Amino acid sequence: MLDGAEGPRARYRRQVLAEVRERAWQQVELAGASALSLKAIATDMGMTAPALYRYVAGRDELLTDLVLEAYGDLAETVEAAAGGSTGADASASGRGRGGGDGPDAAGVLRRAATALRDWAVRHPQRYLLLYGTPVPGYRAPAEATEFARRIFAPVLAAYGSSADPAGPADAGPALDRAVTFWTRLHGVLSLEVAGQFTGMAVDPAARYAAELDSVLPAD
Amino acid sequence: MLDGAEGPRARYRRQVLAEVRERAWQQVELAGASALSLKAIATDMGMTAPALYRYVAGRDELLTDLVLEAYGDLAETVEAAAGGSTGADASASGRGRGGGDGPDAAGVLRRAATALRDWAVRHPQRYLLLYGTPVPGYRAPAEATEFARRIFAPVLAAYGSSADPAGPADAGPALDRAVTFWTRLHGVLSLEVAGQFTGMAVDPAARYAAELDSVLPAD
DNA sequence: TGTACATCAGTGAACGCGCGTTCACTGATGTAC
DNA sequence: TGTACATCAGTGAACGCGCGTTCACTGATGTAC
Repeated sequence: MLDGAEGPRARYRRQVLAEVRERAWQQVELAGASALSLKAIATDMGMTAPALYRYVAGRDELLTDLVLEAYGDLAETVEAAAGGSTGADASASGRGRGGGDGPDAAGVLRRAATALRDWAVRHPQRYLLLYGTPVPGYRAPAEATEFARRIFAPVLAAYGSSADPAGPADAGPALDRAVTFWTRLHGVLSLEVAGQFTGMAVDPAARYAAELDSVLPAD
Repeated sequence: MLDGAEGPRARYRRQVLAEVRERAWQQVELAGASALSLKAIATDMGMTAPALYRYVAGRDELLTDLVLEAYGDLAETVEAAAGGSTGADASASGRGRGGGDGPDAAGVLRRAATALRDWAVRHPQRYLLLYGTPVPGYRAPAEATEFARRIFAPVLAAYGSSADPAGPADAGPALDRAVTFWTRLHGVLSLEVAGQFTGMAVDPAARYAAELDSVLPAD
């Protein structure tokens, strides 16, 4: 077989692996990370459990894959929203791509925040997988930190800092403002996603919008 | 045996039940609610698992007890902080007990917030049990809602409303401000407790204090 | 004060469940000559 | 074009784990006469 071409076996492998991941996501979306079960996935697919080991090294490795996939997906979503266009045309207000400090900082932050909430509401358990109660006994891989940084970067940049959030404590007020952006939005979003507003006369979307406004730089 | 007196058997029952709850809390504190195991508790106590059914109706009932106990504990803590004294003497700034709207509203909120964080940091998993990712497959009992309301009440009152948070949507800006109090503090606290600030140059206590300030009424 | 009885904490065996993971093996599929 | 071979997806049995929960039973403890 030649180099670039993909044989039928490889294509089949890809398809089955994709279905494994898809079913894994279904389980996580339905009942959280702790519900992830190789046996259940295999049964769903009409296979026996050992067969999955052709595609996956083990349960923890699969969970790690999901976590990294979720991080990557959210990172792309936020980056696209922050750097890209919100409507039909790019660079809606002067500076489009790059998202540095400047006249469009508020726009960048607004688009990032909107994208974040849309993503979280669409996949609540996926959001909780990244930012909710840690799964007991499971340690996220080191790469996760990189992704988390990547998601955070556009926000930090919009507040006028290119500093590394892991840097010294005097990283400046930009870090503080970026963290506040994060904690305020997460405060509303996590309680909404966890269903804590149920039975209260609270409109989560409105609360989220208000918190976003509170954290945008003055024009 | 006379009415009011407690026989030796009853005293023994009380002690064993207390130890069961204590070990149950140890498990939850160590690895979260999903780690709660009757068999493990029994083993820890040098008993067999079936013996526990003398004291507990089942695993879910025990978890419910823990949830209600946590709610009750937090409610008392917040109420005491809001209505009581912070230091040696009560009524530090004019109006003490009662915590209604007025000159001491900021003090009430400050004390409530401080008590909340102290409680959460001291028992992280207990906090996550109430406000973190819901335990899949477990439904909190109806009484939990009552407790949640009770915890929220002093904050709502401090913002000048005695309205029921479950009331109509036009419950007024007091509810909005009280919810903002809650979401902003929870945003910092939940990320701190979940370890999300690890590796970042962020001081959770300082962030919490800043968010608290942002939400206090102007003097 | 002593004896008969009732109460009830705790045991041990068992049931059925689901899990992750290993291993030797079967049999279909693709590949090379 | 046809045959021999290698690859490899998937099976079935098994291991060991932990869980919640039931049930008949033992034996110590407290109670009533």
